[in-house]
Amino acid sequence: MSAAPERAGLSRSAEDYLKVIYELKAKGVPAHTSTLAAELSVAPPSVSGMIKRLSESGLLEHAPYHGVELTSTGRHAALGVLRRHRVLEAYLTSKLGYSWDTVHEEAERLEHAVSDVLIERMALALNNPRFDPHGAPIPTEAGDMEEPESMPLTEVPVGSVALFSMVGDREPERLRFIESLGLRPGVSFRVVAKQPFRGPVTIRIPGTAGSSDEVIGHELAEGLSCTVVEELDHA
Amino acid sequence: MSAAPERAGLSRSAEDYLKVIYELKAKGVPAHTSTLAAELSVAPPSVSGMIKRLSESGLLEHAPYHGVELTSTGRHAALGVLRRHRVLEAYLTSKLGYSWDTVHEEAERLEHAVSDVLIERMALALNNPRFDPHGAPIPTEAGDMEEPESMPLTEVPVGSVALFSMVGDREPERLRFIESLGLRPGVSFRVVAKQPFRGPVTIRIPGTAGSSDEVIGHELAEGLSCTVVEELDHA
DNA sequence: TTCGAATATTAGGCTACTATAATTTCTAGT
DNA sequence: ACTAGAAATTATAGTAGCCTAATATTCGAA
Repeated sequence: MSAAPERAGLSRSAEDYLKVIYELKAKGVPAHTSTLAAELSVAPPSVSGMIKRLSESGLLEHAPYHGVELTSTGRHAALGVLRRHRVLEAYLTSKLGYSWDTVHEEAERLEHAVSDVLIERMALALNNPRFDPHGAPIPTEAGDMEEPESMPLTEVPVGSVALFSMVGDREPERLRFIESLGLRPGVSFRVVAKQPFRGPVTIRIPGTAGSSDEVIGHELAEGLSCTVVEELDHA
Repeated sequence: MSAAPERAGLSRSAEDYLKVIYELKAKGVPAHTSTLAAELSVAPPSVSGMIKRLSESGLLEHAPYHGVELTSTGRHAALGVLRRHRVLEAYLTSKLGYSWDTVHEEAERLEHAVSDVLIERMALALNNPRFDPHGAPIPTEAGDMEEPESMPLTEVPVGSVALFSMVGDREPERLRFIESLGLRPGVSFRVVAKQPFRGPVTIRIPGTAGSSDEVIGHELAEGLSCTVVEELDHA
């Protein structure tokens, strides 16, 4: 009747902290107490407390009054959580009819309860997928992750052709809107215009019957990771 | 980043208590503090404490110094946990290659983390199964459960033909042994002998090439639920 | 270069759950 | 009916996680 998975003594909370710290680092954002507090929806003193426990367990280094760094143990644990989360998202989407805007929440809870055995079986059933439904790379069982070369849509030069590669998975509303524009990971498009002063970006998505132009606000565009396929418009 | 499923404020512990209380009742065993403590592997005072919290939440009635009864709310919650557990067992066994002796442990953890939406999708993918891999009936979404008429193997009269209907799912070793005898839920057999003084029971399982006789110790036989199909030997 | 705002930490409390030790209540056997 | 032993409870304490309020530190701007 044990409530915790077999993974050595990491609470759900601890796993969430490690995961968020890893994700911030991956985005190049320093993991400050206040950032973590905002990201995890807890008060800053709660973060200080957890940081203390996690450093004492050797999962991260803490320079008081200056953020934290994951140790290699901590990074390994974080990648484990990330793998579980992303394999779950892939499995639930492909085998149980979840849509990409609702799957995050379910995975968020299950990632702490599934065993590694189950995750490997799900991965196998999907033929070891390399990306989750939002285009995020899935760490391997060994704990390696290939971060694909990408940049925010706002930085793709006008005229280039790019692939939509990834989007954050946390906001269902945002995901539904992106989908309504015809964007899903893997879709390619050409940037046809970009307004200055944080203005909207216009992209052209080739479709079966002609192509459609979509205008995307700057803030939304910043959150869309793209991989440039064709450097410039050779027209 | 919420750690709990949407189900109203029941902790994993609380769900475990309710489930065990329900299961004891179903077996006709009164839910005394010490019984619960043993079943849940916690100390008796921990049970007293949880009983207090659960009664205050209206999930059970407590007559101090005399066990507990589930209220209808409590029973409904318990049946929910049981449905989640058993649907999970059925799904993991049929879709992800779990064996019936290892699936319990995984379901035990996931039952507290899965949403009802996911459970319904799993159930649908299996065509709404009515029994789990151990032969236990799965409560419906509405919270009804048909307890099939059954009795322990030790009480099936000699000469009768019966169906092996159910076995507890908690002990992998026991399950593997039972399987090695050729017994799985749904298998039929005839009781050919029963020794007195808590002696072994001998059953004959018809097979493709003749039939095999298996001798089963009394204690093991007590844990095997059977449904009598043919009252007596009409030979 | 110092000072004030922003940020982080400590101090102190709360809840849920666990435990052990001490006490109370029940019940069965005489 | 009494009493010993079993069973349940209360008393007390610890851990993890959360909180708010108070304090400490840092850093940028005047």
